[in-house]
Amino acid sequence: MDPINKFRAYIKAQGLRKTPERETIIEEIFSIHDHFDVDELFLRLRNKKKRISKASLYRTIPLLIESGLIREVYFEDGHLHYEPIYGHKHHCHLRCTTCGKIIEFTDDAALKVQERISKKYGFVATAHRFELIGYCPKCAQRDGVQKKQQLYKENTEKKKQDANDEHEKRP
Amino acid sequence: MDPINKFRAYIKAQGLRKTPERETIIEEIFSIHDHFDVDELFLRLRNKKKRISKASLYRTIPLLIESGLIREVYFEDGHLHYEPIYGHKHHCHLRCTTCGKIIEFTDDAALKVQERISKKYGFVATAHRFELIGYCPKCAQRDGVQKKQQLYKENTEKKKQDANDEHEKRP
DNA sequence: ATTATTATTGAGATTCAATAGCAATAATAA
DNA sequence: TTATTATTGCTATTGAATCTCAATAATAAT
Ligand SMILES: [Zn+2]
Ligand SMILES: [Zn+2]
Ligand SMILES: [Zn+2]
Ligand SMILES: [Zn+2]
Repeated sequence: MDPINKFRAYIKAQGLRKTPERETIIEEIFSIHDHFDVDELFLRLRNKKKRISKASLYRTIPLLIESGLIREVYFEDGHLHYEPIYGHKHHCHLRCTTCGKIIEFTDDAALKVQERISKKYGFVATAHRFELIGYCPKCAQRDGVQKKQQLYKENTEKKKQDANDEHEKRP
Repeated sequence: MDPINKFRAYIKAQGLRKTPERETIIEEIFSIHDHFDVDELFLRLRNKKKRISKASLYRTIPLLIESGLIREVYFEDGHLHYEPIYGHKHHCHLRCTTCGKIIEFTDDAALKVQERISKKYGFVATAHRFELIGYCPKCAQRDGVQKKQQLYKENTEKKKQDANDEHEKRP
């Protein structure tokens, strides 16, 4: 089942209503195939002339999480990010503390640790988060410590800026 | 070197000043040996008649992180938590989504994954975060789904309530 | 199809953790 | 002891996330 129908099924099962806003949001998110935050999602929708309030985005996201379509991800930049998981292979993240770059990786060993530790503590694990923190190949070679802060700012604001630029281009 | 002297050394190396507030904060944190958030730390200090403003707590925490004494931890309850790491063995967390309970565990396999994946991607990892999410032994046996929300609220507010109670006891 | 019921929306108000500004204070050096 | 200036505490501000509420629109009932 595709994500949109999966969501429709959840909506129906919960006795909620199928609305154009919800349909638009799930469509947009599953056309991204990447991490996003509420601001980015909002701008993307605006670029497509879809005027959905942030309140609705904030209200829809918990439904998408509850229905197993997306999950929260933490990147330590002060606010929440999300990513599609339904139909996407589970992965973990490498995060560069210098430039903020995120690299995804998959590894079966993490799952084995999950199973072993769960058994050891009588814990029933339903998921895990495994994140490696350090320097991406590019930043590992640099040594300009003063530039690190600036680089990080530039990179984390890039996506948002891009979205803005695109929006300005087509007013 | 103990954490307090480690911190003093950092302060001096940075050309900062040794103040009673900073001394009190580091002392209190390293007497906790547990996760804490700013509110809890503030209340603990107040209980000991140490009136340090939250602004100073918020200003000191980055210094403690920079000097490698504590680290941020994420528990998905909307604000940041911290824990001492200097002199503490590295560990990862099991987090119960029902009651909010945190169980700590150590595992060498996680470190091996870190090394292998780092090599694979040319990444220089300096740390990792590995978290297992699911149900603690107690909650795994329960089935009352309606009670889950309530239980979670109760437990996450318990520590804060305890601190408050103690404070009320000795006015 | 029409009407009734009520979930949902959007806009603005509100919350709260975290940060920033500023005058008074106090730690260091001269 | 004095001068310099980092630090403190208070208050104001920010910004993500939530809440309120009247208007709207999706569904069910007629
Ligand atoms: Zn990088
Ligand atoms: Zn990802
Ligand atoms: Zn539990
Ligand atoms: Zn811990």
